[in-house]
Parts: sequence; C-alpha cells; structure tokens
Amino acid sequence: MKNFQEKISEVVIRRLTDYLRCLNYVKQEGKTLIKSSNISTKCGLKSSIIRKDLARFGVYGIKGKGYDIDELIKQIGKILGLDKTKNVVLIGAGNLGTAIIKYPRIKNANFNFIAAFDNNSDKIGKMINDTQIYSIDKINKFIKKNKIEIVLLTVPVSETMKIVDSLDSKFVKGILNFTSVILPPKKNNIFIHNIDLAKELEVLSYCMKKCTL
Amino acid sequence: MKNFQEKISEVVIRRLTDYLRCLNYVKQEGKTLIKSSNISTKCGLKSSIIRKDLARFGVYGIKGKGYDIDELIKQIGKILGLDKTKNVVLIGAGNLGTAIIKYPRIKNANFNFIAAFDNNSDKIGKMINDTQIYSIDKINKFIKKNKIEIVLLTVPVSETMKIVDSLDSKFVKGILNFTSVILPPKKNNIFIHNIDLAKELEVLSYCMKKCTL
DNA sequence: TTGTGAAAGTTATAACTTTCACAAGCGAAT
DNA sequence: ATTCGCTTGTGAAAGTTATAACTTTCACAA
Repeated sequence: MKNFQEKISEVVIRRLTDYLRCLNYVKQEGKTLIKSSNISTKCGLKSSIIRKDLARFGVYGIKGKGYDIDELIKQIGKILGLDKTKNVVLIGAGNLGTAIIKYPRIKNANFNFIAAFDNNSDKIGKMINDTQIYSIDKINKFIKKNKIEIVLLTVPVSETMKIVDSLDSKFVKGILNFTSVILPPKKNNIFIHNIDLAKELEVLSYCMKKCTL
Repeated sequence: MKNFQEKISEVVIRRLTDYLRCLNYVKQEGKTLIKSSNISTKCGLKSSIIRKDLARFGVYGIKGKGYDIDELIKQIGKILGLDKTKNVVLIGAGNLGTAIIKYPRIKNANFNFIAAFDNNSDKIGKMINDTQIYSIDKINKFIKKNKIEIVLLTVPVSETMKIVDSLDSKFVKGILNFTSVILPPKKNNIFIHNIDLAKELEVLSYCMKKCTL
C-alpha cells in the first residue's frame, strides 16, 4: 500500500465503505478471490472506477484472476483507520442509540461502545448488549478518566446543544451527531459529522419523483 | 422555478436537503430572509455554490437582502418531491424502525407511516406514535389494498432477503433498506436505496485518522 | 515452453463541479 | 433622486471525477 497521504474526497471514502461491506459479505460465502466486476454489480458501480480506486491506494490484485478478499479487507480497513479499536460513548440510550449499538456491522468498524449515558432513571444501570448505561451527570468525569475521543449523540433535539457545549474538547475529538440539530462541521476543534435520517427519505423522494416523470 | 428537468446528481440533491434542514431551523427562529453566507456557515459550504445551486433551479433571491425563507422551503420541497404526501409502511418495528417513525424531521418530508409490520406477537396491535403495528403475514394484502409504493426495511439481516423477494413489484416502487444486507440498486423495477449506519462511523473513523496524521 | 483468455492496471479524455471575481440590482438613508 | 452598502447572479477558469479504451500481466493448459 502506498504510504504517502494524498487528499481523498468523501465520495471515495464512501465507496471504500461500500467495497468493504460487499467484501465481508462475499467472504462469508467462503470465497477467497473477487473480481472488480463482481463488486461492481453488487455495489451498483462501474468496475473501472473500482479498479481505479484500489490502484490509487496501491492495493493490487492478480491479473486475470481478481483480488484477494482478505487482503483487500485488511488494506481498506487500514485506509479507513478501522485497524485500531476506538473507544466511544453513546449519549442518549433511546431507540436510535440502542439500534446503533446493536447494529450488526459496527463491531467490524472496530468501534467499542464502552459506556452509554441517559437521564432516564429507568434506564440507568441497565445494559444494551455489553454496554452499561450510566447517568448523564457522570459523563464528563467518565470522558476524562477514560480519555474518550468519540461521542455518538442520539438525544432529543432539546438536549443537544446543552450536551455539545458541555463536552470537554481536551478529550473529545469527534462527534457523530444523529440528532436533527444542525451543528457546524467543526466546533472547539471537535470534528462533527452530522447524520440526518430524514435526508435519506428525502433523497428517495427525489428519486421516486424523477422516475415517474 | 425552471420547469425542464435536467439531470441532477445525488451530491446536489444531498446539498438541497441540507439547505432545507437549515432553512427550517432558521425559520423557527422567526426569520423571514436568509443570506447565502448564512446557509454557508451553517452547512459548511461555500456561499457561491449555494447561490449556484439555487439559480440552477431558477430559485432567486433579492439582491442586497437574501432569500425568502418560506419561498425557498417551498421550492426545494417541490424539487425533491416533498410537496406530495407519500404513504409508506415500515417493516420491522424494532428499535431502529421505532426511532425512524419518531424522528423529528420525517413528517416534514411528507412521509406518512400508515402501518408497521412485525412478527413479534408482543408488538402486534401496539402503536408507534400514530402508526399501528400489524402481523407481518398481512403485509402483501395491505400493500395491495392501500397501493403502497414505498417500504422502509428495518428487519434483522436474516429476514431481509425473504421479505424483499416477497414484495409485490406491481405496487412497491421504492425500498429504503436500513438493514446491513447489500441489495442491488434496482430489483424487479423496484428502486432500492441502501443505508448503512456503520458507514457513517467508518467515514468518521477515516476523518479522525486523517486529522492525527 | 508457449499460447490463450481473462481481468487487472493505465492513460487520455470527456463530463461535471467548484471556485473566483465582479457586474448588476435592490433597498435604505440622506 | 442619488448614493452607498450589501448580497445576489453569472461567466469563465480551475479543479475534480468518471468513463471508455487500451495495454499489461498472470495462471493455466496444451
């Protein structure tokens, strides 16, 4: 794999995650090699762009045969930084938070939910999979003690700003914001990635409309 | 608004949804006009591209002042096809499904969840907000009777294929697939939009890695 | 050893996107 | 009415991305 770090756009990164998903799927079918044309049909992309993406990172296959699946998974993982375990905490142990912790592929991404926080006393002390729920009051002490860098936010809109402002940017470096509150891409040097579930429905809405034109 | 339908790429569509989210937020602060530079800082985009996007669709502002928020919301809604109510059903009334139905901005997108389906007898008959949960056996009859075009899939991985194959493509035109199963972008003429929650974590993972280089 | 088929790797180009810089125009104030 | 400040709208240039077409190389079999 090439070592120099050229700028990679988010489109490319998103494609890499698609490849990864596809590769993990094909791997568990017992295959060891995969052709670019195979990834192509599975992901709905042209095979040429897949080969180009891979070559760009110095990930090579075997001409006439295809790519080694295990090797590919390893390399893409390395590019995305999935090779190191990242401790994260979840804030907001509602339906969405619970769903995320239980989501099948998240353990593959090497995200380790070491704690969840909520202000609902019925939930405090309970578990979601292997993750314990604590009172939200304890969050900053916990972050400091465990040097948490990543926070997943799945709280109600009304709570969001207060919590974001309270997070100690000495430790927290990234927030995955699943609330529908708009946060700036960077705040106090914390990288914020906004995810809006409604967005996907809106995109579908456009596609449906376009198709019936 | 321009009437001719040029091809619009998904990047642009996604930006439009960002504008919409921003506009709704600013609207509820009581403002009536907004500058492109304001949307710009909120969404983390250059103001020039916002103006370009809007002009492209024939949506114009007032020079020296900005854009009329209500008008902008209306126009973007029209472009995305949010102006018409779309009846949808949810399959899989687990945490993720529940979270989606309750997600704040989804009603804005004019998606109307008229029914949910699950195979867990404890859930059948219960409600999520205003949406009743039915037995999954009844799904095809329901789709036929109510001419449902959009299905939201939030079932376990093991159930996914069986359900997708069983959906009647005479009625169903779009599937929003939140399971982590890879589905092709189109199947039996049904448009499929895959959403993988793990993807967002993987993207964040890359960003975090990049920042520490 | 050599020939062949298949798929990777590469290059050139077309298509698309973003950005910049500035002209144009609106509205408020004088 | 005129000026001034402000922000939109846009054309051209720069930058980026995707695609098709082409070349190379590998593995296997004859």
